[in-house]
Parts: sequence; C-alpha cells; structure tokens
Amino acid sequence: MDNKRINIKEFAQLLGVSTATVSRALSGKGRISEKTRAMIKAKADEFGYRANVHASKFRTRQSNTLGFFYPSIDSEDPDYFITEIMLGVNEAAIKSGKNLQIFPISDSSGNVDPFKDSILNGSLEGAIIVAGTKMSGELIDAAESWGIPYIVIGSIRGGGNNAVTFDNERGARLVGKYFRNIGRKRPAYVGGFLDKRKKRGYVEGLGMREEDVLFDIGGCSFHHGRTAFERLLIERPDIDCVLCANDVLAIGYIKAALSKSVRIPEDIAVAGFDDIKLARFYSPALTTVSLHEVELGRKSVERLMKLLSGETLMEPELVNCDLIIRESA
Amino acid sequence: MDNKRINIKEFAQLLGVSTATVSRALSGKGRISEKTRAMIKAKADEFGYRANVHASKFRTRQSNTLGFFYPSIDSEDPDYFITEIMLGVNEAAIKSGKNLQIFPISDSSGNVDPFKDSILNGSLEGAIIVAGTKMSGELIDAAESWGIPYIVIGSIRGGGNNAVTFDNERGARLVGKYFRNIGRKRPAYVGGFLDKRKKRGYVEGLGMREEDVLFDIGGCSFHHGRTAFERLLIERPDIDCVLCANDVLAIGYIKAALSKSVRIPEDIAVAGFDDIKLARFYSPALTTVSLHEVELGRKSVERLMKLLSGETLMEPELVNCDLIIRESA
DNA sequence: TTGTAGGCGTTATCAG
DNA sequence: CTGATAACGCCTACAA
Repeated sequence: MDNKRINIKEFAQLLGVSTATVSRALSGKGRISEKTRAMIKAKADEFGYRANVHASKFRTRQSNTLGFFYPSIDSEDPDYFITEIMLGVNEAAIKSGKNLQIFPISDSSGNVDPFKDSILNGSLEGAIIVAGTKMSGELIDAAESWGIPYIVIGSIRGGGNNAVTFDNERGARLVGKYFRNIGRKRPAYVGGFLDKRKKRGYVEGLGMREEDVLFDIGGCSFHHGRTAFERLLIERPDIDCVLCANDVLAIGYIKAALSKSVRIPEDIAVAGFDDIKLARFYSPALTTVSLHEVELGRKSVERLMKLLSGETLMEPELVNCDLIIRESA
Repeated sequence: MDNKRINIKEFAQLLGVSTATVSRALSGKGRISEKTRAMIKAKADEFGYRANVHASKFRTRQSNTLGFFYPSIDSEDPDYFITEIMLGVNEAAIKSGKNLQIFPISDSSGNVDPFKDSILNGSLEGAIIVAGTKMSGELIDAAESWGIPYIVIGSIRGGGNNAVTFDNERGARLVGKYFRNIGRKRPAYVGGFLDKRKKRGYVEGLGMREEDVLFDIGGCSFHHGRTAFERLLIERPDIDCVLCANDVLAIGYIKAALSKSVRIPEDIAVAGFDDIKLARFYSPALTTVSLHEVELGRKSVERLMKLLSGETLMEPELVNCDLIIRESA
C-alpha cells in the first residue's frame, strides 16, 4: 500500500506545467483553457494521479462529508425503520455530491465522545441526528454550541427549526379512531418506553380513559412482540385490538398469535407503526401508520444542504403520516 | 459555522506550553508527564479544542476510515441481505476504532468513478467490497492495482485470498436434496440472473436434469416474487416446490400464493435464501439457507484489519451456510 | 520531559 | 490564461 502516490508537484513537473494549473484543471475552479484542462485530465488518468483528499480538505476546510447519527440497540436485529430512513439519506446525499459517514450510537456504550468528536473536529460538514436517545440530545447540544449545521429527525416536540418531524401522536390517534370505528372495545398497546405521544394519541383516538387501555411496555424487537402476545394471552385473553409501536413488534406479535391459532384480525385486530416495506408483504399484510421514512431521509439531507448553503430554516418540516389499512386490522 | 475554531498554536499559547506538548498530550503518543497531559486534556475540554482532523490526517497520512461498497438496486426496497452484512461490518468497525463510509453502487448509474476516486485519493484506509455487479469488479481492480487493502464479500469463485465467501452452490444443493427427501417432484427456481451457482447446486441436489426444473429468472424484490408466482400459477400449476434466490423473493412469492388460497407448504413448498432476521417471523416461517450475514460482515472487517496490520492472508475465508428448516417447506 | 522548526500536498492569491 | 509562492494546522525529529 505504500505505493507512494505521485503528488501534484511531481505530476506537474511531469507535464511541464505548474502545480497551480494542475489544481485548477482538476478541481474545476479558476480560469483555465479547455485545452489544457482536457490534457491534464487525460494525463491524470494515465498516470493515476489524484489529488490527496486530506491535503485538499485541509487546505479548503471542506470535508464534503455528512454524518448520520442514529440510535442503535445492541442487538442483532436490524432496525428497519432506520434502514429505510438511511435509504433516503443515502440517495439524497449522493445526489448532492456528499459522502456519508454513519454513526450508530448505542446508549449502553455510554459514551458520546467519539461522536461528539467527529462533530467538533471538523470531519463533518453537517450532521443528521435521529432523535430518540439521551445521547442524541447531547449530540444536538454539541452541534448547536459549535454552530455546526445539523438536522434532527424526530417526532414532534418543542425544539428547533432544524427538525424534520413526523407526528406520532396523530398517527396513533388515527389507529385509535379506526379501532373504535370497527367496533373494537378492549384495546391494548404494545411498545417501548419512549413513545408517550403514541400512547396519548392512541387513547384519544379510542375515546376511552387511559385506565381502560392495557399498556404492555417492553422493547421494540420481534422477540418483544412475541412475548407481549404470550403475556397478554394469559393475563388478558379478552383483548380484541392492539397497536404496536412499530411494525417489527406487530410482526412478532402476529406471528405468536397465529402459532396459537388466534386469528388476525378476526380475534385480534393488530396495527403496526412505520409502514416498513415489508409491511405490505407480511401475511396478513400489516395495517399500519406510514411515516414515509425514505422521504424523511431525503428531506433531511435536502434541508441540511440548505443550511449548508447559508439559508436559514424558518420552521420545522412536518412529513405527513397516514393510516394504511391492509389486512391485519 | 465559521466559528473559527481555535488551533493548536493559539491553544498552546493560551496554556503557556508548546504545540508539541499539546499534540503529545492529546494524541497519546510520545513521552509526556501524566500531570501535564491531564492538565491539557482538561483545558482542551474547557476551551473546546480538538485537533483538526484534516490537518492531522494530512500530516499522518492516516484516514482511519474504512469504505463499504455494496451493490444497490435503484429501488425503494431496502436490501435486507446487505443491511445485515452492514450490521456486522459496523459493529466490527467500531470495535476496531475505525470509521465507516458507505458507498452504495448502482450499476445503472454507470459510473464507478466516484467510488474509484475514494479508493485512489487516500480517503480510505481499506475497502470492503460486496461482489455482485460489473462495478464491483472494477473496484476490485482499482484496489488491487493501487495496492489498497481490500476484502471481497462474495460467493465462492476463483479469485483472491482476500475473499470472505459463502457457498451458494452448496446452500442450494441442500435445498434441492431436501425437496427430494420430502418427495417433491416438480420443482421451480425463482431468481435473478447472477445466481448460476445456486441454480447448479439446486439441480444437483434435486437429482434431476436441468430441463426438468422450471427457471423463472427475474429480479430480486418482493414484487418479483409475487409476479413470479402469478406467472407460474398459470403456466405451471403443477409446481410443488420452489427455491427462491433470496428471502425477499420468497416472501413475495408466498404472499401472492396465500392470497390465492394456495397453501404453503402443503401445495407448494417454498424455500428462501439468506435467512434474514425476518425469516423466522414470517408466517409461515421461512425455510431458508442461512448465510450468516452478520458474521460475514464482522469477519470481513477483522480480515481487513489483519491486512492493515501487515499480515498476509493465505487463503480465503469460508463462512458456513446451513439449511434452516421452518414452516414454509 | 519539553520546546523548536520543518514539511506534509493542496489551493488561493498575486503577479505576469 | 498561467506561474510562483504563501499559507492551512498538525506531527515528529531533533535539540535542549
């Protein structure tokens, strides 16, 4: 690997031009004749010369790299929600000519510093931070206090015009209402700790008192969905509709139900949340709330690019959420 | 953002020490007293001083960044196979203190140059390349010719000790055999163009002639799985077992079958490939070939790290594949 | 243990 | 349009 790359000086000498000319030809900046530019580009290919990025980033103070920070549980389960956001982020980043560096942040590791560092040390031009953990808060603080452009992806809350948000409360309300409309009376909610808004919206939509809704608060994986079902089957066999805080939970729940010959949706109507791509191909296909993750990701990059070009964002962006009715409820 | 960060000189001056001392304190290299190191670290936190990465990478010629190149179809469908590999890559990269930069490469874009550039311009210390496209071939050539450490993830083939491989042919053979053992007689194969080995293994395992197996060659998405089923239902309603080239196809196929009241596995035994996390939670749970993607990703990084530390790899690494029998076949 | 000083490869500025 | 040259911020011999 210590193939000692040729540098601009040597390369320029080789062609009998100045380093400045080489730089201009290859960077596309500054006045230069088409002819020499073409010549130099051709020669660069021939000799395999490329400007050393580090030198160039150093000089220009531009990293051309965006950071994507997302919460990651320490499990082998992929987080499909994040995956789909990342799909959009990626696509938009490429379109904007930016590189993407990804930072899964796990609360259990307990240490934001590596991430904070990357924000502070100049390696990132901007950051996209998916909210949802204590750490994301710290990151946002770091980005904020250092004036680094950043976008937060998260459910609606007080902070910041930089946010790209979705309205979990409304989504859950939609589900609650729907359950009410189809005449379900004994609702449950299966989810994690962090979804207060979903819980509230759900209860509102159901038009019931909070005490009349069963809350099973646990994790967010297939596995939790399954165990939630098993628990509920014993404790509350009368439950006739369930909102799961995400599609993965819903799938775990349904899978467990089917294996006990509980019919979905006849016996229990089950709704998910997120509308991951898989949702429509599950069997039964998932009734769920679409958060339009890919769009969420795309929009975040677009907004970040605006920030980078000096624009000021006047208000957070809200991406709509929709209830998608399929087979499971 | 043009908060003009403090630089080492100013910072050193502020503390009344030399830049060298600061550098030593913060980089952890070179002799320095514990006392001054602690002092400087504390002050660095206080003033928010961090070494400019670009300057330091420039100086040391170390990027500390790994690149992950993977084929990406231009669809909104996430590629779960890749996602799970990435999970392992990520985990191992973090463990090794490396940053990860990801490069989805789409054949349709027709342009490897941006990726080649990142390999050639020094921004990457090493690369992990998932084989499977024309472009990955070009990338490998680029990495090879420039002596950049790289690992290829791919199914078994001639090239290179750098590979982390899995044996698609064997996996498919396992499925073929299994179908034969359970007495299925009229097999089909649903998949993409690139899976010659799978096809071959499947036919071998079935112990049939190639002409007696129906091949439906198309894409690799949920959607393709569905249309494959619809096509086969009309053209070959006698088919009683199907190997799909990946789990996503299998899910699309099964979903379509169930919606036509075709029973899985009673009427048609369906096997997938990859054993994505979801496979066990689908309903029916997927019988499939596990490629151990997470491990694949982890191993790749580990091998790359060996390469980076100067070791020479003497032979490619083979990750086992196993037939996982669940409900769909 | 600490300080001094040179140079890494580019790009931008300023002449020509 | 092109060439010479001075930074950019850090690390690392080498000297003290």
